[in-house]
Amino acid sequence: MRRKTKATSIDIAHRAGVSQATVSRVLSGSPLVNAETRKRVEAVARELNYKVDRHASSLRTQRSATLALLLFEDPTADESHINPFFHAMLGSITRACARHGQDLLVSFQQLSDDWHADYEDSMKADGMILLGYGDYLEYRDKLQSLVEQGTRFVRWGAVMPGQPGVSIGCDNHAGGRLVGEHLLALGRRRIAFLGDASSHYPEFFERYRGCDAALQAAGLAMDPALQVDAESSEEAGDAAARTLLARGQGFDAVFAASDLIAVGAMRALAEAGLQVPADVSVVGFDDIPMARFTRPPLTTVAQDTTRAGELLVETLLRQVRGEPAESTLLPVTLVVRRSCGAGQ
Amino acid sequence: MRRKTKATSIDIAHRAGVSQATVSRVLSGSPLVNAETRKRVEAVARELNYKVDRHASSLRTQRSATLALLLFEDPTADESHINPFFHAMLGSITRACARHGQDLLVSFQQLSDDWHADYEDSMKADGMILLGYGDYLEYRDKLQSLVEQGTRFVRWGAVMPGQPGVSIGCDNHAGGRLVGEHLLALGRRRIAFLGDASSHYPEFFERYRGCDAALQAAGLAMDPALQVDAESSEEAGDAAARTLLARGQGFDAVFAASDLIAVGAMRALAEAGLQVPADVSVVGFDDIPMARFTRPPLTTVAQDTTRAGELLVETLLRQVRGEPAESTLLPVTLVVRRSCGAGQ
DNA sequence: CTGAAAGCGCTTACAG
DNA sequence: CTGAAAGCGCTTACAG
Repeated sequence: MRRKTKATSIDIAHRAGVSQATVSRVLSGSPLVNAETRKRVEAVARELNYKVDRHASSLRTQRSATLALLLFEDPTADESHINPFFHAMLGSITRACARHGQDLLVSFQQLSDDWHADYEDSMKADGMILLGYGDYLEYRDKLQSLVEQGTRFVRWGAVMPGQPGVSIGCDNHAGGRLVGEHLLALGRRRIAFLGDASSHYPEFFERYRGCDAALQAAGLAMDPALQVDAESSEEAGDAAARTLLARGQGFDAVFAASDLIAVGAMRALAEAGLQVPADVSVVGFDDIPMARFTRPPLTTVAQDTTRAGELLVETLLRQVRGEPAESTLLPVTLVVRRSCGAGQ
Repeated sequence: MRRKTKATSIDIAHRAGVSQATVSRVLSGSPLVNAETRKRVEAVARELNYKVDRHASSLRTQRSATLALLLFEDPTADESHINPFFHAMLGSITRACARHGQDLLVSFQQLSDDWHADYEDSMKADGMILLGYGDYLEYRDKLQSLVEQGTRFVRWGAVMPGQPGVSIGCDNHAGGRLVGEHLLALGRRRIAFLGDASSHYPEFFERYRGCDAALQAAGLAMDPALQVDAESSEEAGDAAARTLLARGQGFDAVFAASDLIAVGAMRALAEAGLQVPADVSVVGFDDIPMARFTRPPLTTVAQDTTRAGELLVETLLRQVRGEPAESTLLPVTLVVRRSCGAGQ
């Protein structure tokens, strides 16, 4: 990145009085170098601000020490509006990459785009991390063809048997159960669910089923009349809550499939003259930063994004090294704030 | 990224019955190729799913077709909490890079880290985009040394004469002025400012001064007793509003230096029993997605992030090509919602 | 318009 | 422990 001519390993070799091969050994941390020699070379390298040329190195080793992050979104979604939860993931993935000496190429894609076409054969990255919302049944085939092509990837999402490739996800079912149990303990019985609840969106669906499992354990069940589809956005949450209200079915709690949906729903509820939590408990999912600043503060389910990022990177690197890698489910925790009627 | 052996330009050459050089010419879009030959080569390349090896290409051309985005943060800031505004920028930068055929390497850094050490000489990127909040007087020296080393970079931030390097930023002064004029028109006179207002944080300072300019034009002025320092976060906004209230100085409007600060301040004001906008007008800056979903919805100043991302990338690429590049100021617009007392 | 050839800056068997 | 040499897959003057 400088205009001045860059130092090469040959320059270092001359100055240090060794061969270029030795310089390379020193800088790649090879043990086959005399300690004294190493010191001398390192000193010269530092002095000339020498850095190994990544392209030359990668060309030779056929490894790029780079991972690609593909953030994909539903084509119908607003372009500029990415779930804050994914931003937390982006941060933790970036840091995990840094810890593992990997660079991170970031790209936004539409679900409809041809993911594999680009990174696959140009050696830009050794593997890719897939992160996004969208119709699972739609991109499932894409995952399948990635597997068939031998592409290394990890995906953040629902972890289910028989999926193509390796997935890391949080325990959505357990999260839903925690929410259901908590609302039951607060005396709520008619729990509405705002978010898609079908195999097209398995993460939301698992949250729904977890909540349902809690109700069933108490001899109750989720009422399909209280479920309204919504993608993860404030707008969708607002619209879904209006739809719910318009149905005229009684409910005493809203379980929003994501915090964004919860924020939108809370606005719609307030405009309808309903008090949260006095009239309706509201619970979200994700624990985005804003959840502490809604009024009232939002009870929600927190996912460990730091661990998630680390695990995504580790699992992908395992594949890159040819080691076996498996899907993992991460635990979640219920964060109780005031919107449910209990707590602080 | 595939396990199967990758096709090279030589494979394509054999199959297409031309030399490897011709294949290279076709794939780099050279005009020196017969149309028929081009067609044949392209067909074979498509069939074998051939992609130019980026490392080989970059090694040869000494260009990486990759830009680096450094998101830096104040070391004191919460690691996981990045300003939503920067996420919008990240999205637009990513898309602009895609349009210009550039890959984007993303990295998070602390203000204290040694930025230049990493990307500078390893040829990972042709230039870098700097995006972050932090004490300007602290990182100014770093910018200066980047310039001296001939590193190509653009920075998002305040645009002022005599700055090291090239900056793209929005017209913070004009934004502040719009806010001041609007609040005056609504009959507000005592405008508090929540956010740092010193040359350490020139973007906030310009917003402050713009508002002050509007007041001065009306024979008034900002009252330093109504200014409270705050970095860009909800927590800081909450704390700053409490400090302001504790001072016991009367005020009828709050101009928050960012939407995040505004969100925190609105919570503190509500807890103090103040009505927005009846008792106090609140205006933010950035127009983050959440601004439409605060209660009441937040009046704020919108920056054109799409144009900003495009301009950052374009300006950086101009430098990479050795063309002159200059700092640019982008216009802003006032988005009137209900928190100021006017509008919708 | 096309081909043969040099060379980008490394890594890594191979030989000592 | 060290060096000489081959070669990773391209691009681009050079010659025709």
